[in-house]
Amino acid sequence: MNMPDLIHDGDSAAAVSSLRSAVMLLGRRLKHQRVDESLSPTEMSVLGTLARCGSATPGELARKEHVQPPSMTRIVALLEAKGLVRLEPHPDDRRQKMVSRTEQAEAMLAESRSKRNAWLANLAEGLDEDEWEKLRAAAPVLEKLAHL
Amino acid sequence: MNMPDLIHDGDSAAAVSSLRSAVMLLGRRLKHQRVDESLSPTEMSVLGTLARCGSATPGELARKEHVQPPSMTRIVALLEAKGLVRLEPHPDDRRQKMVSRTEQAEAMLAESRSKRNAWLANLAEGLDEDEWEKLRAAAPVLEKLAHL
DNA sequence: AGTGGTATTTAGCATTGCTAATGAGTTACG
DNA sequence: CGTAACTCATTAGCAATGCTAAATACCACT
Repeated sequence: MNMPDLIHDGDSAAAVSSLRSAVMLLGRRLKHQRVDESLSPTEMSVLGTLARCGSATPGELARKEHVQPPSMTRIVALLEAKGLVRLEPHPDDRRQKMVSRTEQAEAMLAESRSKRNAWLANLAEGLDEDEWEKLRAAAPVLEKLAHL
Repeated sequence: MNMPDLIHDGDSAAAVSSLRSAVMLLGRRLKHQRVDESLSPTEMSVLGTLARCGSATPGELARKEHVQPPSMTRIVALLEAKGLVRLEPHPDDRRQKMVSRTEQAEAMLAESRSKRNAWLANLAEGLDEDEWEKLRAAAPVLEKLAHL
């Protein structure tokens, strides 16, 4: 156990509230800042996951993205239609498939990174150095939290 | 101007990427953690905004929530049907309406806060004190960023 | 009165997630 | 072996939620 009462004081309760609304609002705004107009945020996220994993089955992807398998089926189908992922038969299990990125996806991801940076840089002009530093420190924690 | 190159080094580019995917994924998961099953995340957010503003017109709410006016019309209508907001004629302009919370909404928001805390507390068991501290420091910055 | 601009709403549509049910393939157990 | 139970992916149908375009009601200024 050893739950050190991290968030049970009033201060942290306020932080939780603040965090929740900020994450949801920022998420909604990020949704509209898509780099490639024809690529949905979730599709983008799947490509990002594939960038980390190399390749995975649809089921694995669904679990990692916290969507249901049927949703992932559609997402993968759309990505394949756009030439961004490749589907190959699973070596050991003929029910499953291996999904991996194409070179085209690789290029797109690289380009997208710079565009995202530009957008966030523009937004970040309203932050001072100290604030930005706090954000940088928190980024990996947020990521861990999101995947918990 | 004075854009102090906050995010133009490689390190910060990675932070931006990490931040973006974490915010989007966490947002998706938060969406499912609704306190009141009958209340959508955006409806919740509108009530939160009203908590800060006291009352506002639909147009003001739409701007603050970064949705289009027609979307806000529907959200307000749903909230009114649930007895969570009150609509009154605008004192000076008969085109507009004043939207404000009811006592019922007040009670629900109070209850929701503790439930959210419980959920996040559960998630935060996977974080150590240091990580949580970083999150607390970043929360107000994220909020500022989201509203920029 | 008339004209142009603004706030809200209505109508219709696209996106994107879900659940339930189906089909194919694998695994375990008698 | 062979069948029963389970798992993975998919199909079909649905619900939520945001959007744009057009309509309506109203204000403000000439």
